[in-house]
Amino acid sequence: MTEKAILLDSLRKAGLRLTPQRQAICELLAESREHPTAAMIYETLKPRFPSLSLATVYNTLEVLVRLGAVNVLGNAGDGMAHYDADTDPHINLACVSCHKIVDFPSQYVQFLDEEISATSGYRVLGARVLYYGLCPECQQKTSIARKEPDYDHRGNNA
Amino acid sequence: MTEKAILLDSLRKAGLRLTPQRQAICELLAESREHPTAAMIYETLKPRFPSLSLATVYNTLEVLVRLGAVNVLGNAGDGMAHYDADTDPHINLACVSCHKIVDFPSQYVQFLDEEISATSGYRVLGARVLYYGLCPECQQKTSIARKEPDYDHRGNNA
DNA sequence: ATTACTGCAAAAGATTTGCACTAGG
DNA sequence: CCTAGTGCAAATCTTTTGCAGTAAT
Repeated sequence: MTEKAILLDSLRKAGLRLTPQRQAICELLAESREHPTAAMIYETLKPRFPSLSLATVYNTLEVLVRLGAVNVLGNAGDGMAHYDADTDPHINLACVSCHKIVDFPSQYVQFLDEEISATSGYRVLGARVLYYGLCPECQQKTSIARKEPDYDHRGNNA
Repeated sequence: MTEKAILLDSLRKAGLRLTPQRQAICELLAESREHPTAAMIYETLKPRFPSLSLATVYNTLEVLVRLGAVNVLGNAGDGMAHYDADTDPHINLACVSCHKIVDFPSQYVQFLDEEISATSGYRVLGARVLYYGLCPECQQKTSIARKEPDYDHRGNNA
């Protein structure tokens, strides 16, 4: 089953309607490795759905998050929440300079999950394992330009 | 050296002024295990500093974050950024119902840190390892009241 | 004495909400 | 049909910013 199908299926199973907008948002989330924000989703889909509303994007994201099909990574230094349709345990690496987020697979995350579920007493619903720093490209850029990485501490986010 | 002294010292070393407000904020951050938000800090300190401004709280938090003395955990479901003066590698467990955040020590985080620093190519500046779910108390509450945990997906944060 | 810091108020910007309309099941 | 979803605009709320006064060094 494709990742898109998984998302659509969780909507269907929850008895929610499969509107074209929701299908497009699920497709974008499933196929993007960009960890998009609501605004990025909106901008990307706008050409195909000229009447699309940001409120609908937020609405759909909220539904998918509540269903556990999508994780909120929180703010990557840009003041906006980033979303991740990959709910398997993995690490996200955010660059505080260019605000890109990439995945980083690690066996340890699996262990962490098990340890917490087993010993914390919490009913674990999800996780945000987000490391932040300077990506290789931005390390070069900043060492040349000597410019401070901009990192706003807005949580919101995350 | 106490945790408060560490915070004050990092301000001093950075050549920044040790105002009473900053000292109080550092003290609160160091002694609280509550992972407070800007608003919580403001409310707590207001009685002792009636003229205190939220802007000053945000300002100080931003400085401490930029110095690397404090981590931003991001939003715990309440739409506000939570702050953590404990920068040693550890896990935070957030309850999506009562929005409390507790620490959870694990040896694996240490390994994660080392693995990422060694192999990712990123210059790691910090991390947010935030698991979310229902704390033991709220599992009871919600199973009795049958009330959905409220989780807003505002990132801002984090 | 400087000049960084504070506090206020206003601004900015992300997310949410109310409501009339539309369309999925 | 009927109700959930959409889109719009306005509201909300956290965080940021500009600026004049104040205090740390």
